Amino acid sequence: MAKKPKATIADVARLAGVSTATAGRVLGDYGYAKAKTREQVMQAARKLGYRTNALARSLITGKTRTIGVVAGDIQNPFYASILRGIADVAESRDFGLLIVNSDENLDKEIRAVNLLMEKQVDGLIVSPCDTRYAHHLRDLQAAGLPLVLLDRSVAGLEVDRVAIDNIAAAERAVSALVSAGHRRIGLVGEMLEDQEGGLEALLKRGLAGEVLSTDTLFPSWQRLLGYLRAHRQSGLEVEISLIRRVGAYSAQAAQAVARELLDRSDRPTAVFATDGTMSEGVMGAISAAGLSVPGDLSLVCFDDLEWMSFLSPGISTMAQPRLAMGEQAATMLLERVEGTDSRGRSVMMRADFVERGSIAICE
Amino acid sequence: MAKKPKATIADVARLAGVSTATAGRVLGDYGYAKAKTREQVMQAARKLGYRTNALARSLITGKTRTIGVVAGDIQNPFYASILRGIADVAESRDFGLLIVNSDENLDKEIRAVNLLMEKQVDGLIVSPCDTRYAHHLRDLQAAGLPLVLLDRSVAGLEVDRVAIDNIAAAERAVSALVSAGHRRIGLVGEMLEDQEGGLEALLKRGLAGEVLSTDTLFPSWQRLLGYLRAHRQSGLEVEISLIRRVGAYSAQAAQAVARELLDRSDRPTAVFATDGTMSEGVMGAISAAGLSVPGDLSLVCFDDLEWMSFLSPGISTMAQPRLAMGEQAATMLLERVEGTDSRGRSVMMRADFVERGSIAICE
DNA sequence: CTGAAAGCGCTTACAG
DNA sequence: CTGAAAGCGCTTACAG
Repeated sequence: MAKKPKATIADVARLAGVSTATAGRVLGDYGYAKAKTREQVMQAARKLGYRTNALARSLITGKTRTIGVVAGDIQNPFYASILRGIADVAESRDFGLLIVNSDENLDKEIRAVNLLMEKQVDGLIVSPCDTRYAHHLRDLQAAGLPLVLLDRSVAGLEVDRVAIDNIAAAERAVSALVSAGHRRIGLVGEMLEDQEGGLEALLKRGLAGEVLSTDTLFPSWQRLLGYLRAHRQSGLEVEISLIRRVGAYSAQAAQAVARELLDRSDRPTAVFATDGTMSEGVMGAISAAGLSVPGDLSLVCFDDLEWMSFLSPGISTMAQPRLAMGEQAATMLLERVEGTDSRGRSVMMRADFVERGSIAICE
Repeated sequence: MAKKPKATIADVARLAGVSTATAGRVLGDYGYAKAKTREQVMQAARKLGYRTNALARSLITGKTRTIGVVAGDIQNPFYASILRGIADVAESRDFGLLIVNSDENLDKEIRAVNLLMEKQVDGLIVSPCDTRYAHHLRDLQAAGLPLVLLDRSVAGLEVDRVAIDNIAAAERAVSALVSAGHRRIGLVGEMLEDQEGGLEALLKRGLAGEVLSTDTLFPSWQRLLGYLRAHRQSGLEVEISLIRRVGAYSAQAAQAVARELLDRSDRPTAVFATDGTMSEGVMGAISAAGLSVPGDLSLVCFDDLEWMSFLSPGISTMAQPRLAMGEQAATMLLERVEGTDSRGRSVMMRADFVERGSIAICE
């Protein structure tokens, strides 16, 4: 691996017998150049194996054509698909993609944003793990760096955002269960951070029909609200002990929690899982308990994962348009990068309920 | 979004009353500085909200502390986990990660490598989609850029590589079926590119026990070889019509192919799926056909996906250490980046067969 | 321990 | 259409 010194514009210029300015113009394809000059330069470049050094160019232009993404966990199908959508748009516009995991940890998120800023990305897409703390994100704004928030929002931060209407989506999903006659519906939710004073407080206020500032609630909390709304809508009473909070983004933890629900002598007739990871946990618990869906238990999930469609019967679920969410976020970001200046836009994507066979009629 | 001009080292130096050289030394933490000077500089930096411009630094040092990865499809759990492993190592060493999808398409792969080179990554990890064409990868070598190959190798390219022993792993997986008494075992495999003159030619030579240059075979072809070996090992005859080639990285395509296998009046008693995507397709076909595992059909998969463990019974599979493969690749790459100079190393990771409940005893 | 100067590889006015 | 010069924001010898 002999480190052959790379050819620079100066080398090409020398060989072509022109100035570096001229060589730069043809190699970078900006400014004019006589056809013949162009040919000479190109030939020299080819001979030397010249390759643009994007670093040097970026230092001058102030643009890197690279965007940064901080996602919770790129291994999670939710993020993986979103990232794919982002990557597709980035690639089509010839942008690079710098990706960092936050593991839903504020410290890591802050470090990630710093790293990306130092590397001078042209803009960031972040799925913030804290709806309150926003110093690092405000720094971005102050630096004039475009930012789009994904899936979640941050209190008092008016920037571009793409998400789905979690409350409505969850209400729709749970309603499917209610319509089928279910009265006792368990919920297994992530609900990591203590929001609005914790589960009890939120429940009390939610049950009272109070209008909550739901925008900065985490998705799983919003989905809980949707669950409550579905109950209220049909005059169904909420049985608080059926609402189970996992407190971690972990299928295993979810499985343990779901297991408790399933082991009860007064087991609910149906369960609603608030996201893909929770769904895996619940499904695991159902399997382990030897229960059958929907014979012994009806199930509705959130987010459409591969296995939900090839199980038989298939699992009914609220499908988020993950790929499209990523594409949308990237498109909005690149618009900003290109200079659009307007107030923060909030794009709500449509989530569709996919009916399969996991809901039994309950008398 | 007023684009506040960023503070530079010169600004900090001016405010601190020192030279830019000195300011640079304390901000970049290289070279000496009196405690007091250091304090002055730090204070000025804080006041100005100074942030290193990694671009400028990299231009001088020739190092970007960024590595590039070109993966087939970041949305595929196989790559997603590997990427997570890479990301973990990168993050722990304070490196950035530039990710591009190739979709197993040579053109896209070449473009991806070019993009990454222009952005001056310190090294690359690539999962090459062609085992023959290697110009773009040789360019890397010529430029002295560290490269590690993932999952696949390229003919005549002696560089670092991490993979598993696909032949042995597949042989082990299929043997589990043979040991249980299965004589007619279907295979559903990706086998995209025509290798070694196509399926028939390879089969003929493989069945004849000929030693093939298997190193540059694609994983699914190697796994086919393992399947053949398991048969030969136990004197079992291979029924060629049971070997089904999908020719695409698509669960849907795999499902169609598997369906044909399952619809036969002389249906095999077991099926071996050669990777995660094929496994999803086969599972889909099984579900759709209303067959039960292992009652109607035994199943062994390759790569351990979430659903394989929470189905009941669970699916027995050959588990690749995806996360560890990514960590290993990144670790090797960073060693090279740090300057280790040795011949290409090939690290074979261990894959473990996970027995669950998808194999029935077959009389 | 600190500073003046040069330079990394480009692009950008400014002349001509 | 082309070139000489300056400069992006840093780091690196080299003196002192």
